Amino acid sequence: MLHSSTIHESLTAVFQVRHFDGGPELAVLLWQRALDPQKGTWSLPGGTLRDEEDLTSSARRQLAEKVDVRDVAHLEQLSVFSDPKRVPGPRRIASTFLGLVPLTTDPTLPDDTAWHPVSRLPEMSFDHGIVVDHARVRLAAKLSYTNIAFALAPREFAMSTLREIYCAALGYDVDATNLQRVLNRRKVLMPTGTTASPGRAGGRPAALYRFTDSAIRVTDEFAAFRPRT
Amino acid sequence: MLHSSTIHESLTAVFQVRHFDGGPELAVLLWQRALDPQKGTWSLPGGTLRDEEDLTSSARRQLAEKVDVRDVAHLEQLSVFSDPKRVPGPRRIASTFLGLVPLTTDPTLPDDTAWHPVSRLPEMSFDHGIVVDHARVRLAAKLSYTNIAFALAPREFAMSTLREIYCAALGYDVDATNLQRVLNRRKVLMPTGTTASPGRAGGRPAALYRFTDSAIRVTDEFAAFRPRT
DNA sequence: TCAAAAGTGTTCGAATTACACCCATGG
DNA sequence: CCATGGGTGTAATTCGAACACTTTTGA
Repeated sequence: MLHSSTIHESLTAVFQVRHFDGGPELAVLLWQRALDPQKGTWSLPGGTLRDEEDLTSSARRQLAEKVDVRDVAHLEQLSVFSDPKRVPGPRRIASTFLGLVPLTTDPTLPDDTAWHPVSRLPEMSFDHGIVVDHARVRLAAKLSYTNIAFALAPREFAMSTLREIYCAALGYDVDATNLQRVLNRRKVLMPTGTTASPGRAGGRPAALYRFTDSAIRVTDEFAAFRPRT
Repeated sequence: MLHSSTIHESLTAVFQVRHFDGGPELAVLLWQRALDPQKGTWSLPGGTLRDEEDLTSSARRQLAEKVDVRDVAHLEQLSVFSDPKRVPGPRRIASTFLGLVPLTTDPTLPDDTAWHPVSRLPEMSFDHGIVVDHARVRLAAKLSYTNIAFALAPREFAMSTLREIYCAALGYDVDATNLQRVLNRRKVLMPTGTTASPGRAGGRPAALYRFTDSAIRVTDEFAAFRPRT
């Protein structure tokens, strides 16, 4: 059967923990549509798949070309949106992605592009709001049983910084003591031996840590029904 | 940019717990290619996406039309395979799925189609072996923190039967006592009040149970870093 | 010496495993 | 009454939450 033109696009929810009024928050990168359809609404970065590239390469390329974001420490597939009527005009099948950018990088963005805290999203284009929700749920889940936080953290960091990252990404408070204990038992952190100098208010200097891996790894596979040891 | 013809297809790893020599095992539905390329290798059921349907409908339709499997109790997306060279000829982007069929159904299959235990897969076509691996990992993970077993179990069943299903799907032994306790605490099972008659060797009649939900539900969300209550 | 921030230790409760023991039925 | 399978009770262990206490710095 011959098909009418179907476009395959990637859409990426790029997350970064950023400082807003009221402390650090999880933010997502969006650009505002200058033209109809849905002029003025905010969209996820992405674009059309080329003949010679796969979807992951395509998503990376879109981020580098269009919004100049090159420092994506982790990128993974979410689900495919394939409803024939999800956007007006010719059919567009969207493969969606979750992308993570470390705390310290601050790319220069085009004029129409900005970081938005996920707790206060603007009016979103088409089904892009659903994609952001999926990405948040996926990130929160993986923070609990993988080392995925490596992609949100700087290369070296104090435990208090890592705690801020977890709190912002999860949307609720996490105890620094237990965070350290859990990550230590799972061997996802390494002490660097160095310390940070305390702030102007004084206080004990914080030891600096680093993630042992720079790729995602499952650290707590089974909640129940483990294989017998 | 105009694209050369790109076909979008669905591929589904359909799993069922079936009886083989040596007891129940997790099995996957495969068909054998009668023509080149890769004549003789075994493939997952699937096919081309139509203009008016989304991918999930397409996957369901392929299973009903081509292998006459209608009783798919659960179907969910796995990842997309989009390498331009994943198959010879025109580009085919494959959206892959995990499908589950209850223990009791036994569909009549075409001649080229058969159930294979996942522990002893035949030579697989293209990247279809990878899809089966993804599906196994996903199923094992979700057995631990969701009620997904409802889609592998008959409507009513004894705990010993459910235990066999878990053991087969996970690939290792599970304690029946703890299985019952965990599923009870999570309120995924309901007693039916009826009992099964014992086998020829005697023994106490088994109470029959039923899953409370007939759709997937997360029953144990966070392993670590729960929100404060 | 005090406040602030970092790090350590301890207790409590919940979840999971492992295993012993009791119950119901057929022969 | 005994073998066979179904079901219940319980100790041991592990894990995470909560919180008090100690350590190290700047003012």
